[in-house]
Amino acid sequence: MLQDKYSPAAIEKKWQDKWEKEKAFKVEMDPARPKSYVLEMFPYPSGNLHMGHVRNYSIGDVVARYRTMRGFNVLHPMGWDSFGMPAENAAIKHNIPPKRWTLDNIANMKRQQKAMGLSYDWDREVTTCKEDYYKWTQWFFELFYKRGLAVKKESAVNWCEHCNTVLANEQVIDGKCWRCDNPVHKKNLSQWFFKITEYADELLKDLDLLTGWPERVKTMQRNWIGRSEGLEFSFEIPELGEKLPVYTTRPDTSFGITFVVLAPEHPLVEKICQNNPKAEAIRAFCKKAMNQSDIERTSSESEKEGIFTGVHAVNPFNGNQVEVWVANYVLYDYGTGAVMGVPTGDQRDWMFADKYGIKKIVTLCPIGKELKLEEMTCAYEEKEGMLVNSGRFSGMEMHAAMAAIMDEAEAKGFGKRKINYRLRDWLISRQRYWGAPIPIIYCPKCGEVLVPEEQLPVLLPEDVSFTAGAKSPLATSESFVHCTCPKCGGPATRETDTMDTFLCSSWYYLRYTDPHNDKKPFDKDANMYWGPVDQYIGGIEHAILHLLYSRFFVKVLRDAGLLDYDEPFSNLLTQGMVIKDGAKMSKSLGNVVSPEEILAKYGADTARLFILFAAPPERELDWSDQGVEGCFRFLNRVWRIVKAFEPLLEQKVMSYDSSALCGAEKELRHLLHATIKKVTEDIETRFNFNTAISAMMELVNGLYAYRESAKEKAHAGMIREAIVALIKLLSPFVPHITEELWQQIVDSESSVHDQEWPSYDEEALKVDSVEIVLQVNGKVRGRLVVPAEAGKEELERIALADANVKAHIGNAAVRKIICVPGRLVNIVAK
RNA sequence: GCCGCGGUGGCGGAACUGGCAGACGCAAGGGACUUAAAAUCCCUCGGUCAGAGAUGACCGUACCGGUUCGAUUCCGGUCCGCGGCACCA
Repeated sequence: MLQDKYSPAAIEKKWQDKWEKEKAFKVEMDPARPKSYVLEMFPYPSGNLHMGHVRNYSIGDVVARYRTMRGFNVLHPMGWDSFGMPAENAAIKHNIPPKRWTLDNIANMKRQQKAMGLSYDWDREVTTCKEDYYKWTQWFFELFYKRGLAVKKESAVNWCEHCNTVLANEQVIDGKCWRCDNPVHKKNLSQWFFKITEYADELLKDLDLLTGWPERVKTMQRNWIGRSEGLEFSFEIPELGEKLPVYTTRPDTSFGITFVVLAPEHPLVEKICQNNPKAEAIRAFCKKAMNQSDIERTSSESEKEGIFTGVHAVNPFNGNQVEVWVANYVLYDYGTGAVMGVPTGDQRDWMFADKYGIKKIVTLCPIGKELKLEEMTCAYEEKEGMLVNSGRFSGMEMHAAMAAIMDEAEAKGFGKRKINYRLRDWLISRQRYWGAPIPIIYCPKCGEVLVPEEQLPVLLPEDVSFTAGAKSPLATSESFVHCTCPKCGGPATRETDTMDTFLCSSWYYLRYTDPHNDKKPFDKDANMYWGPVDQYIGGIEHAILHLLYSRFFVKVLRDAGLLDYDEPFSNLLTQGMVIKDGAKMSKSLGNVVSPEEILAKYGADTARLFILFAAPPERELDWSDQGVEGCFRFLNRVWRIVKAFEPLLEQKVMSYDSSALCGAEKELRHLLHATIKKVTEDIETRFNFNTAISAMMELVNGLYAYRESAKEKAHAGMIREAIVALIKLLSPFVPHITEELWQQIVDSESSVHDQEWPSYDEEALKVDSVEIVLQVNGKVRGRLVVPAEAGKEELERIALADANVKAHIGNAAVRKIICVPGRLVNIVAK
């Protein structure tokens, strides 16, 4: 007997324990069956789930459970992105070892996830801070190193004073640290980089393969990679006997060059300063510019400042002498770190020339119009025009001229076509403790040496100080730092930096396919069966960071022969944020709703249902306490209608003659099959869970209406079909209540989650009569129920006979009748 | 500045291929049940106007215009909001 009242507290824990005990969601590779890999971005174990997690996992769980019911062998794993700063900060603040803090948090969050009733295969759990995982992270570092893709190099890097570490470019948002929001400074340091730029072109090109990714994310990656085509060519500086290369995307303006500018960091600046009367001033200028923060130096509002070096360079195209300047707006790490200045062709150069009284030459005019310098108030930046004052290129259309000028530079050997990218190499070393140590040893004799593979993992030491200041904590462990050189056996020291946590998360989805392998990071066959991820789900905040790094990783691993596909995530769903009262949930605004509380008050099914119902997954979700109540009410309604039909269901009428149904039954059957169709399509093709749920609500409303009309004469077979299908349709969304109803009412021997997804009967979708709309000149003038098979002539006749239609036609002549059977008749009268 | 996304009732949202704008839910109002309340069940619910009422007319999907028998949907332009990139030469 079904309880009178729906009580989530009485059923949810029971099923969760049973699923866990029976390992209900454990999967094995089975090449005979089609697979589907459904993945939600694994969380950082901060301590507690927030609503964003709840949304993420609810979406993933519906997809995973649905695909399982469709017969796929579904891989649906979970794990922990568990290295990172917060653990270390907790260690400093509360004197708790990072490991303990992290593992405690994982235990708590795992408990919360289990309370959500998620269908994870927990046997595949991965934890990036555990030795059996980071051993392979280090192994990948070595793979990259051996392939020349991991290098240590000196450069101006982003330094966060607050976090006491360097950051990758992707981790600097508006000149500030992504984690602590403090301003980032440039610092010259020798650091480890992954050469992601070697894959820039492929990372850009292959975005076109990702048809299952949102356009928005692809655009962001395209912008970030920032490809541009142009010419790199050199000026001679006779006074120094040096060449000065510059990069330009506008070689067509080369005859308008009146100056060249070096970045303050450019090595040529020091050469220029030797025996130069202005050396003092130039050095002072460079020092000042380099001390400016990124924000000051790159803001488009800030004043462009420069200093003339007194030295001249020769424009190779026309032999003109041009001034050599140093200015703060030139970036050293893009192109050649020096640019040509064309005041009439570039607004920045125009303003710079105005400010310092540098000469301007017009070399490009709009077609059919002559530009006069004295009439110009700004640079001519249009992408069309004709060349003037440009020697033998004068009179040429600009695009043709561009090609001709590049040809000449290449022919004469002073220039070369070049493609540049905005993307910079990925800085992966961190001066922090809680990360995977970089497996490198420095030997005074042999130099930089990789830790031999059989010695991995390089374990994190525990005798460290977290409060040593600028020194990386690993450097405070004597036992860690001192070692012997694997090559010569002499005394050596270890690298004391750890790896960026984004490196750990760049391959975790590969590890899930073979999580316990202690010989390899993963078995190729296992990975080729499960991979790539069929559906990835996560927040848009990873649009560039994690999603770009993972793509890079897979391409390198493919080139190394570890796998055979090009992209890690075939389909990507970026969920919207959970907000409340128009703002992101945050402690400072006091609008945080804790999942723990909601789960305790309403149960997991209600929480999941609300979060899936309130908005389509890609959009922002506005939290509403009343909305949650509404979903709870709906589940109660489901329970009560099943309870109401319990005596009928107990008759176990398993089949019936659908052709013998009368009006109300026929209608209900039609509603049922239309609902199956709609829910299936909404999940399958659009991820519109909100409308899928609406449809199921309508079905439940229909069941109530039917019960009202049929009273005790309700059709047992029909009702059984409807209730069984309803439970199945609801099961991916609300797994506990449906499991309870299934076992109590349908079959106590099986689980609803092992059932086949219901199919619909095309025959049941057909209707006898339809309501059509009568229009006159496109305006609705009436509605009429007509037989479904009514033909055009009949519809026209019916429409013309309608009183209100007649009134609106009046004396006008009927010009045309548009007839869409099953929908409308539109009478055009003038 | 460049690129992308969006703008629909009091609110969250629906309308799938150009064909009934506002499904479903929330809030609100009314009724039934009840000593009462909660819960539940039923009804109303974009605006204006006319009508006792059934009903009908007009307006309405940010704004202006176009294509079309017909536009929330397609095209052109404008405004606003959100997000990304931004001194990248």
